[in-house]
Amino acid sequence: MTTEGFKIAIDFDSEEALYMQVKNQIITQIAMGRLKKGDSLPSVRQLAGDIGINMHTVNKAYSLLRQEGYLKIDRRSGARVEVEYRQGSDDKEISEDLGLLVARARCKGISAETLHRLIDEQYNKGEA
Amino acid sequence: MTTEGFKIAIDFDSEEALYMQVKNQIITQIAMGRLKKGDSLPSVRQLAGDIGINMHTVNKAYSLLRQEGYLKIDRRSGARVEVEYRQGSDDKEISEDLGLLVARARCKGISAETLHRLIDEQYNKGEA
DNA sequence: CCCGGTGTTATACTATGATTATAACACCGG
DNA sequence: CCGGTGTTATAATCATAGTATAACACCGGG
Repeated sequence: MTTEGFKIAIDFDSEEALYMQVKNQIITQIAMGRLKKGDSLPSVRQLAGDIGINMHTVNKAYSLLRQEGYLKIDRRSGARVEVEYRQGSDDKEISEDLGLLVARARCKGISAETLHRLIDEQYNKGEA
Repeated sequence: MTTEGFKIAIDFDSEEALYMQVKNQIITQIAMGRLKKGDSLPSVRQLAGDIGINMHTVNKAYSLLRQEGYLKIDRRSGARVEVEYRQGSDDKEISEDLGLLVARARCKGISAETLHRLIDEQYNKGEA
């Protein structure tokens, strides 16, 4: 069990889907270096029990994370962090999402420099 | 009619909701300067007819855009671009979305400099 | 060799959101 | 008054999200 301090905080009042909250928080923890390559995640049943949601909801998050290259899932040993840098897998979608985000920022009068600063702050968080 | 070259391209195969596609494309056009403050948008019925979707779907997009400060809607004259720079309205949500986007980028090995470049390119597009 | 814990799959049910359809309403310029 | 605004109401359909229950294939360990 390399997952000691593993925590997922679910907001049941959020509009965001539960499986999306799980998925996004795992991605965030990988980016922060709090989850590293090879670390094993709790089983779908255990994590579901911990946070009080259904097994299938967690399984949906895990499956999507595997499909997008964040996890490697073995039928017996469970799920482990993989993070393979396969080019063009998510890059196009990231660019599209960034395009819309920049548009929203421009409409709200947020400068490019402000976005640069916000990004750099994120990159300095939890340097692995 | 200040809306001559107004175009909305809908992808019916996309997973993104139709009203979201309409909403996001209008935001993008405002950011690009192709829609400026005071420009009037087509009526909900006309735009719906043009792109072949229901009136209520367009109305949902317009209502959300008004609610978020992008449009000013008058019952008789229709919808006009507003873009009021009210602080903190969407800023918090933009920061949150940017946080997740940066996390995804880090996991995929995209550097902060690359994101800076992508942002600057967006800001240089359609300089109003 | 079976037990228990993996992920996986199937089915079904409920709830919510998205889309369409039809209709009616209040407002007001021409 | 007519026609064009946005707005509201109601309902029907469809897809997705979440839960519940169950069963399956796999395999390490007692």
